Amino acid sequence: MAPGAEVTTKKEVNRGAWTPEEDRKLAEVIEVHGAKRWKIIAAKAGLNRCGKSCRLRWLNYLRPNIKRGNISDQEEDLILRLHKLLGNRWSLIAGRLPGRTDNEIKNYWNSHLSKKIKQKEIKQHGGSMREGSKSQKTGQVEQVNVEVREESTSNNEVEDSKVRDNVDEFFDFSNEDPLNFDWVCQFLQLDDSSKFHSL
DNA sequence: AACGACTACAACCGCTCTGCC
DNA sequence: GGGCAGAGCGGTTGTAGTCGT
Repeated sequence: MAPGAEVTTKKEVNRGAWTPEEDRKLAEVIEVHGAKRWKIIAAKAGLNRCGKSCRLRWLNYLRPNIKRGNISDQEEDLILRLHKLLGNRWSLIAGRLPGRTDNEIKNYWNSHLSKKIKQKEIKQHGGSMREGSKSQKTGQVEQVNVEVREESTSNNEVEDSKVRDNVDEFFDFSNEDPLNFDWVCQFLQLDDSSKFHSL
């Protein structure tokens, strides 16, 4: 069913693509009231949208300093490495890519990088995947997650929790300048032997 | 030109987490 | 401690655009 064309209900809310007019109204209200209490923002903006939808629109498209499109090689490499480390924790990954949103990275992963990895695996396994994917939809991603889990669970559960704590600690960057790229350069230098480097 | 298949991505949904009363 | 509302997250869907036939 096309968005906006759904069966009329008593309390119908707008769905589907945002119009420039809606964007403008939302930005104006957020400028005045701040980016919180989304239900109230939606009401004040006079938008027939739910708060959730307003929040998503702001975070992914209207927020200042958002980069759109053109993910660089460096960023792509970074996403691959971080995904290997973290799995599908898109918000954490996005937090390490200034101007990028979790939604954008997730989409980029699903449409570009998961394919690259799949192709690479096909090359490595001579075109035959030993383990059939349990999930048709998330097969590729799951395969990589298994690798991550296997690496970090090599000892025992205590060690595993340590690893997880360290990862969380590593990704606690609340005190850092989000636009600082120095750590990226350091991170990229850490693992020159990364198997994804040649992708 | 027409049509179907494929791709990319914006947006929604359902669930969990967190803070407040 | 329990219930509630708001916020956040990851998974999934819908559709416009592109490409191949």
